[in-house]
Amino acid sequence: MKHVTIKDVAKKLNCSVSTISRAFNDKYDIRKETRDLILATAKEMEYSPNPIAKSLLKQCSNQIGVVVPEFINPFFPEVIIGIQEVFFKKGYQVLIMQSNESFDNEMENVKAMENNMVDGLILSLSFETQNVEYYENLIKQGFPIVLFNRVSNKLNTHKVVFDDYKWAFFATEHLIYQGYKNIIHFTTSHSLSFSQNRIKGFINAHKKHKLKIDEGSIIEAGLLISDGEREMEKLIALHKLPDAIFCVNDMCAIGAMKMLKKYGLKIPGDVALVGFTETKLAELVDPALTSVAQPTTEIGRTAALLLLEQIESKGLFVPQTVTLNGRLNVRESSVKAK
Amino acid sequence: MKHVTIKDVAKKLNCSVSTISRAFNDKYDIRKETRDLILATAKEMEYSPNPIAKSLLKQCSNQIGVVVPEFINPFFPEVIIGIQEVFFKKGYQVLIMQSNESFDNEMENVKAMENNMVDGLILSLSFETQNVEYYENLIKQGFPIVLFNRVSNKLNTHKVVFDDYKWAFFATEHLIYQGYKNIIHFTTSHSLSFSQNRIKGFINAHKKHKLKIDEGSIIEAGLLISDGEREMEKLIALHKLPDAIFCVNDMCAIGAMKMLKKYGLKIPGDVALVGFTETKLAELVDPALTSVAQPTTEIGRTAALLLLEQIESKGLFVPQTVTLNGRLNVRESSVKAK
DNA sequence: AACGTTTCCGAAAACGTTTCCGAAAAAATA
DNA sequence: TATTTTTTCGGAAACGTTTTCGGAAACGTT
Repeated sequence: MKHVTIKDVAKKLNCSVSTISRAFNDKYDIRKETRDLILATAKEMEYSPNPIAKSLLKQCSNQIGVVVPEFINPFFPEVIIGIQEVFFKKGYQVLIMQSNESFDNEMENVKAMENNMVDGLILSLSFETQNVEYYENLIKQGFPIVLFNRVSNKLNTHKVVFDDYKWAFFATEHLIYQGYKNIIHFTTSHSLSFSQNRIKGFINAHKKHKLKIDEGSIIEAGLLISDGEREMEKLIALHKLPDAIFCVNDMCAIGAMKMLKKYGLKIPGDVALVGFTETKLAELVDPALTSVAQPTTEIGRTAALLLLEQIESKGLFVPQTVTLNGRLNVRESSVKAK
Repeated sequence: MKHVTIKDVAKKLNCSVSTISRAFNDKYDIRKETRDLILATAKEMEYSPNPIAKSLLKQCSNQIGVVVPEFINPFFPEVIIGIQEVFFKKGYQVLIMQSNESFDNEMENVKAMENNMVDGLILSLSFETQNVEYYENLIKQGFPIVLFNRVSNKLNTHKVVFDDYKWAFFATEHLIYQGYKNIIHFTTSHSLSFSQNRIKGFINAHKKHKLKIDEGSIIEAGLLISDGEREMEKLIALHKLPDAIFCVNDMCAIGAMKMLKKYGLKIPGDVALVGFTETKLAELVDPALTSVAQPTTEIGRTAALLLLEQIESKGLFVPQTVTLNGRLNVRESSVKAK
């Protein structure tokens, strides 16, 4: 339990603590032999410098904080793997917390991180977060923050995002190319920026191909399986079946799928489906779901690299928004039978 | 960026730092009015005590560390939610790291946590971990550690486990009750304690019902979808189809399911399937998969409470192994048609 | 008025580092 | 040899807290 400290090593070697410190920090003003001797005996004594003391003195911790809204879905864990990969190599530790989609929790987490003197923060905003004043202040004070996925355009800092517009456009166009005419979109709360962008992509793909959309074509469903089920069931009850549905995410699409199956409707024969933000589920459900894959781990790596750059540049940096590419994985659920 | 410290508050109020400290730590030897005044102005100045300095002095950090093998599968994230729930309330912070199923990473992580003066550790051993000497020492020195899920019986400390034997027995018995006679088991590496226990359950259920097992009945597949696919395809090629398969986990079962479908075989008509360690996937695949659910979040909560107890008891505790209950969720994949 | 108690607060040490400053010893230069 | 420069190291301050110790003031008791 008792840790061996720098003083113990100094006493053992009959020298001052500053010399030990010099040996460990590879300073120029120490003789090679002294350094080697110190390092050897320190190793033998199982001494390692106490990072807490170092943090206190240096006013930074070699830790970076990550706050995500949840990690039940595989998306955020995969991003975190990318983040850790980068920081692990650089000798940073990664502190992870989840806000559980609550603004209050998010603030608590961020403040805890701050108190812990993390050197920077990687953040994905919760569902509830509207008020970003606190982050604005942090950024203004020069605190390094990188946002990803759930960002706010009020915040002027590095961001890693996905081109939701473009890929929603492609996904919709894919359905159009397959020959579907009557396509609808299950979206989620309009307050989320990504849902606005996906809607825009959906609409513009229609415009490009001179297909018209009526007001019933965009339905606010939600992100959960139950949301997809509910809205699908409504449509079935109303006998207003579309040819195809572009869903805001895989969960929603899978909900729709379950309901279609329940009523004996064929996919894609009666209704074709496309998801978004692909998860493992996409290729496991039957029929396999066409979906847009995001480069999750890559997102993490990119965010980490941007944060590192920001930390090392000591305030002098130009906020940058990196948009990563995705991929439309076409599977059975959307391919029209000949 | 510049943090306001206890000294700033003291200067502002023309009193000593010790008085400020007393106010914040609710000491008895301070006048109520002084305390209130201090707390008020501190709040106004946005002062909050620096936890790093506190850690250095107190030789503990109010942080606890969690090291898990992975968090791609939803299992560990769900456990972590339970852990965080408990510690958040107690004012602890939870540091999470993942070993990526590597022994070396695991050691690195644990040492980083230790250096960071975490007050305790919740640990699930990696696949590779055989040598637990380091942990033995830590425990011997009185360092609080709770193991869960992937435990080692060489380590004498609190553990939270699942009764793999019992639930493997029940799962197998369920298949027997359904009338399947020729049942096989897809298992994984025998080095993992849980796989041994599940095998034992599988065998004993057969013994109880006086069904015999031949040596080909237990097949070392693995934990991944690809493992299930591979072994299933082998069986199909050899025309050695069983009535039913009890799989070591859902992923493996889903792999088998995919292969069966590919060859046009009916589930459960031709081959029935049962999984284990239920994930969301179980009810989403078609047909829905019968599986044994573990109380993931409950596991986390329990581990957290045990660790808290151990931390607070300052060394005086009796290592305890808590076995949590599960639940067999019967779904289409195993129910024999009449 | 003299004494003992209690209440409240300040000074200083401690936690384990790093770094600045200065000094001694060694080496280089005159 | 005398002086300057370089090399190598020790002392001490600093980071922001908590806590022990002691002391001053206020109060109560004879």
